[in-house]
Amino acid sequence: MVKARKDTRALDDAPMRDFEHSLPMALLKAREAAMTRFRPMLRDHGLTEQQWRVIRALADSDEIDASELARRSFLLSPSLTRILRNLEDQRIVKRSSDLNDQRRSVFVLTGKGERIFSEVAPDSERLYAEMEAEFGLARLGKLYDLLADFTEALSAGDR
Amino acid sequence: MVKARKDTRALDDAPMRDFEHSLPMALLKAREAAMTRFRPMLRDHGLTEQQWRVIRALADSDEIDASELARRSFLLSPSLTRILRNLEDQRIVKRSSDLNDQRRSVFVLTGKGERIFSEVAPDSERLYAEMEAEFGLARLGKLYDLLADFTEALSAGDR
DNA sequence: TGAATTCACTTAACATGTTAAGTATACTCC
DNA sequence: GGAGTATACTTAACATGTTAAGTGAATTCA
Repeated sequence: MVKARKDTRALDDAPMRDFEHSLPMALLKAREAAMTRFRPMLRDHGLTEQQWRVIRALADSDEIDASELARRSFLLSPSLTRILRNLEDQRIVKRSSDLNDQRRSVFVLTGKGERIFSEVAPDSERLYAEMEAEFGLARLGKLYDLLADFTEALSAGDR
Repeated sequence: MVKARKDTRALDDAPMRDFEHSLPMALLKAREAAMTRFRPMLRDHGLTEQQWRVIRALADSDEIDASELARRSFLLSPSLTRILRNLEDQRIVKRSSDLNDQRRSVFVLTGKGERIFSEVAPDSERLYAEMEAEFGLARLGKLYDLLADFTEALSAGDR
């Protein structure tokens, strides 16, 4: 009853796209390997990965609207809406509305938000530095360049 | 009222970790660039990305248990539980229990599941081929190798 | 052999991802 | 200056991600 399935490829034939070895999967696994280190640290500070992305973006700019925040933190607006509501409830960010355009909301870190940022940033830097040390700065640079090229190449048509 | 924030870095100083340019972010963006092409195709077939990962894993093996399925599709078990319940409801997979170990459930694709696989696989291959063509097989190979090395390097301690 | 532990899931709770639709404000152009 | 359109979110609905706790079946080992 064991049907011979579609494994028509030779074993070392097309390793790139062989079953569970697709590029999206490889990207996912690499990201997960990195985040496995970051998530526990962030959780110790009571933050999710995405909340931290938002806080980091806010820390780098005074007064930023939701659209720009979404772009910089690479979050979709529906997710960002929920995250900002949550961060507002926790008094980590403050919302006000743009007086020149009532459609826009602009956000800043509160004192509490800035305090959190300054507590988490060093831990984050430390983990990045460890990653660099373990993988090697040179290879990391190559990886970083290739990823940027790849993203650029695939996004070319979308504009 | 514009406070000068912590933008103490020179503009071209440390491009690797400058704000929104962290490696996890770069990995996320690269993956998103790829998935932006795959998701609409999968949606046309009524599947999510994760459902397709499960179906693909099942298509490559007869009788696989949930743990192995989770490993191959790179899903956490709580997610997999829900996805399998959904695919069962749609009669795309069939569950039976392992008679040698009552804790285990084993899964196979139904006829409908195999039909779906054979419909989606060519579209999937086509999109992969397009990606290869646009980015270049050589660079893609390098990227793939670097990702595997990176994942391996960062996972080394977890065993 | 039976109490303690491990294993293979499953449930629960909350956060985010993804798509589509809704709402209010701003803009455009006749 | 008002209909039509575009913009900036927000809501809704469903699927998945993430962690912790729960459940029942195997395993271990005193």
